Amino acid sequence: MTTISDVAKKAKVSTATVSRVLNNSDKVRPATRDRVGEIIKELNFVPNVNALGLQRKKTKTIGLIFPDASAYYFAEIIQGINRHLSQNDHQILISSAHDEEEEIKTINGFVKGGRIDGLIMMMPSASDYKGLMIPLINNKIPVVLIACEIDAPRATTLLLDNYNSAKEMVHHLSDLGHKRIAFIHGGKHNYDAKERYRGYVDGRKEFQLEEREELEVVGNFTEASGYQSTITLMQRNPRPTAIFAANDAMAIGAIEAARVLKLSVPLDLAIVGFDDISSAAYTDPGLTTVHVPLRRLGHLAAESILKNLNMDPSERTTEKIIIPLQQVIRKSCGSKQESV
Amino acid sequence: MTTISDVAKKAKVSTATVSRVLNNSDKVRPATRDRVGEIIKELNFVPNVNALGLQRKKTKTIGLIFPDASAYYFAEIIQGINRHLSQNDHQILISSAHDEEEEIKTINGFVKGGRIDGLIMMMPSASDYKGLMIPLINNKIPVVLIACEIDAPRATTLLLDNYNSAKEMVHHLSDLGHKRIAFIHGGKHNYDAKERYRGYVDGRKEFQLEEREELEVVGNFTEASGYQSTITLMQRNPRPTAIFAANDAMAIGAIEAARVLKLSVPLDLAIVGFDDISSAAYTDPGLTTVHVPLRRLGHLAAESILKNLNMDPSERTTEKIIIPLQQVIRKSCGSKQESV
DNA sequence: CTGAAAGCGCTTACAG
DNA sequence: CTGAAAGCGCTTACAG
Repeated sequence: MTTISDVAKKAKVSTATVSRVLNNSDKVRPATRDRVGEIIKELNFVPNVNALGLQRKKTKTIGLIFPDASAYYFAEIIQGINRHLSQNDHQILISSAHDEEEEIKTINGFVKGGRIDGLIMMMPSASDYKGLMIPLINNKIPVVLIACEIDAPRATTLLLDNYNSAKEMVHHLSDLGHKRIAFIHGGKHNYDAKERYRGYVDGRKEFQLEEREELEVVGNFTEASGYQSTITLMQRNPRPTAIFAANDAMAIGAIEAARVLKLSVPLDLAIVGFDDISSAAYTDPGLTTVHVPLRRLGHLAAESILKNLNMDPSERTTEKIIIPLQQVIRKSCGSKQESV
Repeated sequence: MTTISDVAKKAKVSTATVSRVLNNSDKVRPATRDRVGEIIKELNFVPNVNALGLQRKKTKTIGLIFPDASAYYFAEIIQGINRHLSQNDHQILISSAHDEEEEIKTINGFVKGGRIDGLIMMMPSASDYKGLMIPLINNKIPVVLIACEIDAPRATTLLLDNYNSAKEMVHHLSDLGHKRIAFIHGGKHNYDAKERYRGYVDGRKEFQLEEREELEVVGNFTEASGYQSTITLMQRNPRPTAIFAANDAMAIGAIEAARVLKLSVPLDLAIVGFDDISSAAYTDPGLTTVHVPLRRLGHLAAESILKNLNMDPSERTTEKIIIPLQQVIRKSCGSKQESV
């Protein structure tokens, strides 16, 4: 490994000077700057990041915590984050933990170990994050929370407008004449799922639809659970005329279940989802859903982190950004006009 | 930030002693070990990773390079890698670059900057990686290559048995009576796609099927391209009786195209894919495909890295591991018996 | 068993 | 404009 003193020796200057040209300091004579620059090139010298980190207390790396599940969902977000961050010369250190306790330990290690400059957290099933936020706040590194509601002072929280979009979906179904709309929940602990459910509940109230408990069933965001939930729902009495699945994967399972039950979608049963994953356009019938701009979400997270990185901790504000979502009308809801 | 000397001061010992208890050195008296341990706990002390890295020349982080595309595919692999690595106290630094040149620069920075201890690369469209491998070999960090064939001495290469599985799929279709099997290619530069194509070509030769060029069309691994490719194929004369798509997303697009063309799958047209993504079981009809164990792939990559990390560079061997794949028979091929 | 000291590879105030 | 020196937070041979 070539070090700064190798360069210094070869260029017959001090390491301080090499350091200065490395950092584009203006107080270095052009002639020596060029000479040293040559040697740096020649030796293919890259400064040691650990030494830099130790000195500057900045590592140019952002920690990224994400849950173990829903790989697809998070992958897209990560790509969005990564693209923006790497353009700005920052790296991503990822970690995916199973439970909260492990998560707290990881974060604590990252932050107190000086491994990261900022943190982006996606943990939709967060519960009590007081204990989690404390080390972060104390250490004053910027934090972005994606899809979880935690009281986090001076952090940026990025939220999808699940609630209004879900309500709007109920509205749409109601407009199509449905009175008995079932909901397949994504999981009691998932933030997005809970918000979508809340929108559903308020929507059916607002549009004066049936409100019985038999219209609700809990899945876990997988196709299999959507399938099973639909079988269950259709055995109940009275049957729903429409099913609103909290995500597309479950909606896909629901469509398959309808097929097995010999029900026509949307004639016998309307089915709608949420997320607009790439195959939603290729189900039969095409799935009516809500588009979630995952990469953009990632991009926004990266932007926020970068902005706060260059800010004095005392100047950082508590931001909550709610991203409006677009309904995508296809055939599975029975609507005449498609939006795509 | 609390440092080792804060601990030392409070425990009334030298930093050397604190360091020793931190590293479980045996030459420290139990009494002092316990006392220092208490203080460490009390102060919630975590050693600074940059200082550690500078000293030990180990960062306990593994670099992970992956392409910009196919988020789903890679996300699962990453989860597999991460699970195993994090259990062994290692982190993952990710980077996804757009072109090779950028990739080489990134890798060079990671390695020469002392940022990583090992590297896992997924770049299915790698071409010439001589220039890329050189800094790695010189720096003697272990390397795992996933799904790309590069001549990389002392590296571990993890490959899917695309070739044989594709051939087997052709065999299966041939057994079902198909003579004219079309292939939707995944992209000229993608390793997996090329291997699957090779298996297809050799398979149709081996089973004496039609070999005309009109049976081939190039997609790009998306549903949309599978859809479009199928429309194209079915306009040709003579039409294929079966379509083998190089991945499931394209097969899903193909099924949709068949539907639009009012063709029954599998009666008028058999369709098979590759990957066995989670929704493949929920297409109509269920998609016959080849299961790719993504998490296992990730796990194997992590294992290899970890093994080589603890090995003298001179002892490292060049390994090529080919993972056999399992065919998954569902309805879309027209077979009577399903395997799942 | 424990401490003083040197060193890992950088940066930066200080002096010149 | 440039260099000597101290320091970032650790580890580890060396001496005791």
